[in-house]
Amino acid sequence: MALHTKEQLTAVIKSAGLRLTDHRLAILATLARVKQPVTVYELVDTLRKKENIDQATVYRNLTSLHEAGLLRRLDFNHGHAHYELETGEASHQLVCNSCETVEKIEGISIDSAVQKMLKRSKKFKNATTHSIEIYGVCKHCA
Amino acid sequence: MALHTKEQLTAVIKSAGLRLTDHRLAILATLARVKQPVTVYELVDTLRKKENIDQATVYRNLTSLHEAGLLRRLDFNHGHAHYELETGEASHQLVCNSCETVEKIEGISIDSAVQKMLKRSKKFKNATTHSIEIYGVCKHCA
DNA sequence: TTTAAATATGCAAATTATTTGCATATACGT
DNA sequence: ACGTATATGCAAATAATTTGCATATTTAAA
Ligand SMILES: [Mn+2]
Ligand SMILES: [Mn+2]
Ligand SMILES: [Zn+2]
Ligand SMILES: [Zn+2]
Repeated sequence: MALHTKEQLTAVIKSAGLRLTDHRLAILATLARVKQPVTVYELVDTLRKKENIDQATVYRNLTSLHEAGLLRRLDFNHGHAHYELETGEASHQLVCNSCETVEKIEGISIDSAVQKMLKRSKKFKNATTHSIEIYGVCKHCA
Repeated sequence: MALHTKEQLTAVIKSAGLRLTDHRLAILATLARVKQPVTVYELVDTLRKKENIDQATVYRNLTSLHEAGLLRRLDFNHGHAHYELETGEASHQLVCNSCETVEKIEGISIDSAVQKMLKRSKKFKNATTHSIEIYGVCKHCA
């Protein structure tokens, strides 16, 4: 699931039932390379250096990849979306209230507590993903 | 901290260092009455039935109340903001991927796990709030 | 391989959510 | 009551995202 090689990316796209296009490959490859959730603006900017691609295409592909379950979408209350690869694991991050930087926190599981929440509310059987955001002021802005 | 009476709302606004206006009172009162995080559109719609208020005024007041720490802002990846009273406690909700309904989950604390996350990342000293969203498909949409 | 239908793309224009400029009105300390 | 800072309405501007449409590409079938 490392999603490094072009073959892996290709396989993931196809097994998701999506058509294989250069743009889709490039979008996935970029997200696989980057460590933080990326904004659409950043993604378009990055992709445009390598290929001719329109923002509408990026938006449409992000939506289809997300609907196929390959991407996770996050907001952070920034007024714009951020995307990252969907790993199936929980996504945790620290969000600075001042500069809006986002820092991913790895290696901590809150799954048991989340499972408790899910059981408490019996109505949500098919819960898929969850995300936890902690809002505060980062070291740099403090 | 129930924020029911007009006196309580007034006190909260003034002690936040904000001027007392009818609009601010009405906005806070509405948010105190509603159980779920509310969209700006819903809020404007509700307020317009009682008083003459412009959306710009609502946006400006939501921002000032939020900056004063009285409101919490949530996104849920809906492309628009939602607001609720800031209780100081964590805010947990189930978000349906299909119909976008939001269900608040009360009475469960994940604070210990969140504190662990905060310690793990020493850089975030002044963390204020956190929110956990669980995305899935609600009973009605399943 | 062609071929045809389904899907993807670029480009421009449209929508939605949110913000801002500016003239006037209101809040509140003095 | 007065003066200044802040709030408001209204219209216009921005920012994020979506959509229409003509053309290009993908893919499965022939
Ligand atoms: Mn951002
Ligand atoms: Mn919503
Ligand atoms: Zn910061
Ligand atoms: Zn639903």
